[in-house]
Amino acid sequence: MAIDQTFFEEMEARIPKGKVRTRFAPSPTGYMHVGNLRTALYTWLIARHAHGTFILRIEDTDQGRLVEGATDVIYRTLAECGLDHDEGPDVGGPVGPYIQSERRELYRKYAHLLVEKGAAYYCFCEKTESEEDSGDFDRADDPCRDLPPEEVQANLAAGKPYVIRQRIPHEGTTTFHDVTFGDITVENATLDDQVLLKRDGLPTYNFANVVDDHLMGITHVVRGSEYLSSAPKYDLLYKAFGWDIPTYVHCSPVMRDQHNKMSKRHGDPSYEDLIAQGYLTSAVLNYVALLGWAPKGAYSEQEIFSLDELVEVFDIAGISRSPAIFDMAKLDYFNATYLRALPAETFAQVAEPYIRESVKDPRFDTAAIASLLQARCEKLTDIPEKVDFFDRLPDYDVSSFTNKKSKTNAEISQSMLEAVIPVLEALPDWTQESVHDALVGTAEKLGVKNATLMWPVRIAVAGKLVTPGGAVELCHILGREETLRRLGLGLEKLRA
RNA sequence: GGCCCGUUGGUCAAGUGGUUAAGACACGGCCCUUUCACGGCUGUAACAUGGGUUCGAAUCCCGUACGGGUCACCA
Repeated sequence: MAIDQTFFEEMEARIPKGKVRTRFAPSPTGYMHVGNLRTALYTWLIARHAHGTFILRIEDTDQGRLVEGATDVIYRTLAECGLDHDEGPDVGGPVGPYIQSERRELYRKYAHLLVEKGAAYYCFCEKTESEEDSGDFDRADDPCRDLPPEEVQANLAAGKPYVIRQRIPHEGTTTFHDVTFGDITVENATLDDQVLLKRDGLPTYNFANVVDDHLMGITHVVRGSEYLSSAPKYDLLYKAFGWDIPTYVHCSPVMRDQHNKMSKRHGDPSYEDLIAQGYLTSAVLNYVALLGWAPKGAYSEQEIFSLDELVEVFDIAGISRSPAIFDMAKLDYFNATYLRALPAETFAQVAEPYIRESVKDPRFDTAAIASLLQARCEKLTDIPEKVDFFDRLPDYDVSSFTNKKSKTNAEISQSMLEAVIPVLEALPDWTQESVHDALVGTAEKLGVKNATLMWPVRIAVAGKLVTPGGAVELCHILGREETLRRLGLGLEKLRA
């Protein structure tokens, strides 16, 4: 095959130089797991911190794993998280196309260039002949590695299907550098002649990445540590082409526990799942940022970071070498913190649908209910259960009226309710303040501590031992009519 | 099994030869209080292990154990 030198020169000419360029390169599986999101975040942060360029590339070279609508999940997630890309399939850019299946011809040319250079070779083996789950760890040389040129030509002329393999030297060592792991040296003999171009003409990940990262001018390659052991092979590829090697940034995995990576198979939540479970995007991002990365020096005691602050502070030196376990309890904490930090009106807005899930009665004001909830929930999905008593008074037991700390029992509660009902009936207006003053005033008049009066009122009005907000707030939201109805029911229960 | 990587409290982690070994979550206690929360204060709890090097080691070197990754025409 004749080498089209002009083509390669033109490709080189397109490559932007001088600025930091990073890329997030997911394969469209339809599932954005937490580790993926973290990689996207770190990659984006590196670019933004350096005022560089962030690129989205879709790696769909596996024909067998194409999932309908999967790229939409990627676009949506990145957009929701505020991880905007400067170049990508949807927005274009100088080094497109940004979808690997559309770059097919290009990989083919580069693969053949490599054969020409002697760094790769045609392999005509049937799949099973040279490898494929033999259970044997020591693999012999591929029989096609040293095929005589005439035989190669004959096979090609006969139209025999082939793959192209990388020719790895048998001798010597390869040393590559990684930002988080430092210098790593391996013996070339431990490296296999990996396939670069598959039988279907599409490249493997290992090849497409090297070609694309170079042709797209990527300066920092961020990826999971599972690629660490392939990195020397990438270096050999870069060297064979005569290309500069980008900065590698390998990240250890996010684990579900000591032994397992987070995975769909284990039912671990994807980004979308977490949102559906009532977590805020900002909280998820903040938590995920800290899973495997920590700020150094002056910021080492800070945990709450906005995305903008992360851009400012993010430093690849803070990326951890050891795997991190995803801790839901800590995510809950971040979420609670973010919920509390929301302006009251904003919280009311996001909480409203969750409140209305169980509070259908239009008499009850969701904004008022929301104000009780804001400091009391860790995730939005906690809400419906907490406010279910507004619509329907639960069937509670008289024993609920007894509380040691508030100094109440059935008998005392009865007299409390008897005293407070007429006061509330006579109240000229029904504001939180007036209700408060009425209740506190009654307690004072009776010579009991506030809790002794508040406890039975709250129990009668809510029918639950634990409620968001106290007696005053609940009475106010329920309104005079409903409050008195419930107090009456409570009294009946106590008299019975 | 070979090769590579990792190991500071239950979890996330700061620390880069000399510290009383930070901080956060979780957990316990106390205060506040109208239940529960929130908030405030406070407590328990860690350098995997054995050898070196050094006046001195969580920090450097070697071994061991344990854990992870990889050895696909998947990424």
